[in-house]
Amino acid sequence: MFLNRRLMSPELLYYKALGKRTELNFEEKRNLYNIEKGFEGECLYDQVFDETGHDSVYVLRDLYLKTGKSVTQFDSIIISDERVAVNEIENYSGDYHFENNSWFRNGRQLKDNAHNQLSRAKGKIIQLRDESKMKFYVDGAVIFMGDDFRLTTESEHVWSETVMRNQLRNYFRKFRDERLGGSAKDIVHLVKSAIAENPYFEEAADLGRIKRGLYCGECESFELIKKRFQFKCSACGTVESNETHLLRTMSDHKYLFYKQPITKQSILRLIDNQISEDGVYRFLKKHCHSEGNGRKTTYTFKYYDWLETIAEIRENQRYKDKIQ
DNA sequence: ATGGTTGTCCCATCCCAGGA
DNA sequence: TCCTGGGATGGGACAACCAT
Repeated sequence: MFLNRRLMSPELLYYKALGKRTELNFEEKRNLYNIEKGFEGECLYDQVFDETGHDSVYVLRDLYLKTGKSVTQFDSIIISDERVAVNEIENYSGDYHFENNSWFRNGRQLKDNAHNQLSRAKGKIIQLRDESKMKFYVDGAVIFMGDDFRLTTESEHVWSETVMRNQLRNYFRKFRDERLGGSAKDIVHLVKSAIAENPYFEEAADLGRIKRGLYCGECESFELIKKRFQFKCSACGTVESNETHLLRTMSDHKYLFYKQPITKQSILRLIDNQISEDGVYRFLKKHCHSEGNGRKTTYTFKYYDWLETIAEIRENQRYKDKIQ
């Protein structure tokens, strides 16, 4: 059973939002590509797990866990009564080789590798277990999702903790005999009690660099024709309500300026005053939690991102979106 | 045609920052 | 410390106009 959703990371949402408002530089494009590819690998992993079935285990995905003073990322944790399996999911392509304790990609030695991350992650779970005096076995595997990925090594140890794309179904099927009882629930509680926020994300966009204003949700054009309650895209004809535009703006703002609070003024700046102050104020009240009073009022977006919300809201919006 | 939501305008009040 | 200006808040009234 999947116990939580897999969401796009703040980094991915940041680069996506940034890319709509400015031309990404080389490094940003590379980051976006890598993060997006990693996310696709994780989604494919979920899909295969769904197809194979996961009724006999609890699965927690995409977590940061705090043990002692360090925070570690986990792609997937599979929990049953007597066992916790940590999965490190990679979507590499190309030729990887392991020899003499070193990893090589296309002949070049790598500074870091997934199997090290896996043993760190396993170590953290073992630490949690020992501190809580619970009893369960911890193992794990690096899952390589790429079709175009080849691994060569003579290390039995590496192979024992490696699952290739074409072995994944078999790997998942081995969990079918696991049991879910009280102790599995206890382990889930233990893991959940260690959940921490993503500590690595510190990016903030440069307001001078990004294009301000509203853009079409379909074709991303900034050429919009203002109607009374909606905007019509002059490029593709899509109509979106002010509310939809503002939801997208709040979501963009959240990730573009992750550590900075939302204010009415900062939203007005980001949308270049294309929607009235009153309107912005109303929708901020509706879709954000507000904190503070007077000039100090700040808002935090109620939802993870706007896509999460818009699916529900679109049905009941007074002024409907019409996607071309 | 109708109902309901939003834009716009107005007004009173609250809050904060900066100056006297 | 107090005063004052300006932004933020929030309520009301009315018009506009989209969706049904």
